[in-house]
Amino acid sequence: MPNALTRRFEEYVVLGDRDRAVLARISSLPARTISARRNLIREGDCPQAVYLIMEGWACQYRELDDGRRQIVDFAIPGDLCDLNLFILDRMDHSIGAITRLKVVEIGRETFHKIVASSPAITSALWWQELVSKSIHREWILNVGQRRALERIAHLFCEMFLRLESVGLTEGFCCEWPLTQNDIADATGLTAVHVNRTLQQLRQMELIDLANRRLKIPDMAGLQIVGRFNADYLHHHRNARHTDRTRAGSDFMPVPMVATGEA
Amino acid sequence: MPNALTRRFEEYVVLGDRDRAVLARISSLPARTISARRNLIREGDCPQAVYLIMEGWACQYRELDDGRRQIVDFAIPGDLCDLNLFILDRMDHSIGAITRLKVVEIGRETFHKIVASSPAITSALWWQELVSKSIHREWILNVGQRRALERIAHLFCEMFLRLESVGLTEGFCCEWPLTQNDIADATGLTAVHVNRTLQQLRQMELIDLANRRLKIPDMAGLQIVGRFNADYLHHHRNARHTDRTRAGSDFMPVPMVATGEA
DNA sequence: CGTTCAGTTGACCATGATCAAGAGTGGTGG
DNA sequence: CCACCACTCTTGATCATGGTCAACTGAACG
Repeated sequence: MPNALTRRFEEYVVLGDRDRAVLARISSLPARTISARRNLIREGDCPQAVYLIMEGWACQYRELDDGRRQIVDFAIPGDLCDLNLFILDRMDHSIGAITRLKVVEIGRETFHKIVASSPAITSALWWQELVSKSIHREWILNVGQRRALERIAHLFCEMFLRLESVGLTEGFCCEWPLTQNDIADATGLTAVHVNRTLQQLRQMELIDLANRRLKIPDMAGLQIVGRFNADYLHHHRNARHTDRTRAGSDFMPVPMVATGEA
Repeated sequence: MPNALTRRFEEYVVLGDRDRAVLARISSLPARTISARRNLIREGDCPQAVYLIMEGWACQYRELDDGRRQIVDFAIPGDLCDLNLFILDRMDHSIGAITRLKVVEIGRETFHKIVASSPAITSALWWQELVSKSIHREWILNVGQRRALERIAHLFCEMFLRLESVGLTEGFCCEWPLTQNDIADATGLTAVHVNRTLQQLRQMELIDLANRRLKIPDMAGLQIVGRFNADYLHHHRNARHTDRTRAGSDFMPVPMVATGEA
């Protein structure tokens, strides 16, 4: 089985043998272990390396001074934690370990060398960057417009598909290391309400969640409830054949004036 | 006065004369006019060009099939609308004109030429990409954790500073083309509640909003109410001298186990 | 001059928050 | 090995923020 990083990148670009060799080399660098619930890096730090997740789940989060905390994304094996070091001076968010983590740290020079040596990998990096941005947008939509049941169902759908794309599912089962508190922080709800909503999802027989394992007995149903549409994940290597082009700009949906003009 | 694009990029990188010439050339390309409340491009379309906003406000938004709509970011002069064309096949969000817009369309070839010819500009593009991602994270935090009054105050602070950085403010005044409906869609509230919250902000003498113009009589107060901290905007050319480095990873704030391990 | 849209107001309602308490579970140290 | 502690999950009661529905005003524009 190819490593997660390679799998992930092949979702986006066509790799040559040399590219694959480079990725394999990176993946076999000595990994650092971080124990569960510790921080990898905190907002305000000056990052010295890009982190590549090899094993475990991490979360990116932001917080307000009064303690309110919002998880803005999760990172799973094959994910590269922000390229901030590459450009920005300071971390604008924190990264914490949900489970025990194995990460490879890629320093600035190594990073530059890789980018210089492989256009395919550079392209995949851009791609990953844009996809994770698209995921951010979906989260804004999730937290801004969906109600509790939808939000949580949506989160299950997203994480399941992301895990699947790096080979971390069996059938409709996967690890689920998030506590109800983590889910609350990711969805902008309280833990109490997450608890009640999970019970509802269980009773609807859309999920089967216990002992840090998730099973989805009815993926189609869960996607409907979560109003989930996977397009934003851009897992396109599996769906590339659907290449219909739509007509150009028409009107905005809600408030509009019909005073057309080119 | 330099054009908005140059101003914006100089916030991020040091430009040479040649870079500035390139940016000036781009900015003087024939602009396309789009009337207010029309779409520039819609989710699902295959983008043919990157849009550079020259004049006016645009919004990026996503929507659910039942009509709920979430604005995920605004674009003002100097902003470059997603580099999706560069990498991704399909738009995962729509872009609509709030006001009448002037945009320059930059085609794939032109784009590649620029990137190949100027490392500084390429770097600025990466930078812009990462900053707008950081803004997305802030919006997730905004919608997920802040309450109505805070959310709206925060939006005013953010947009004011962004406008300031491209020279579109005078003192503490600026154009404010957003309707209460737009604010509602951006903050995940209803227009009715936005209305009442605006009245509250007015009564607190934190804003003075009428006739599509915003005046902020008490910026410090507004920032406190909105729990606003500008770091995430990475407008660092003006604040670069605060280069303290903080100690490495410590514990995660909320749920944590003290079973440290390197 | 009428239509349309932004803004405003009031009455009522519901989703989800808050507060509090208790049960189950796993890891750690005595 | 067991006792304790901390955390996660669960449940109930009550509350509040913000949503919904509806009607009306005023301004802009054709």
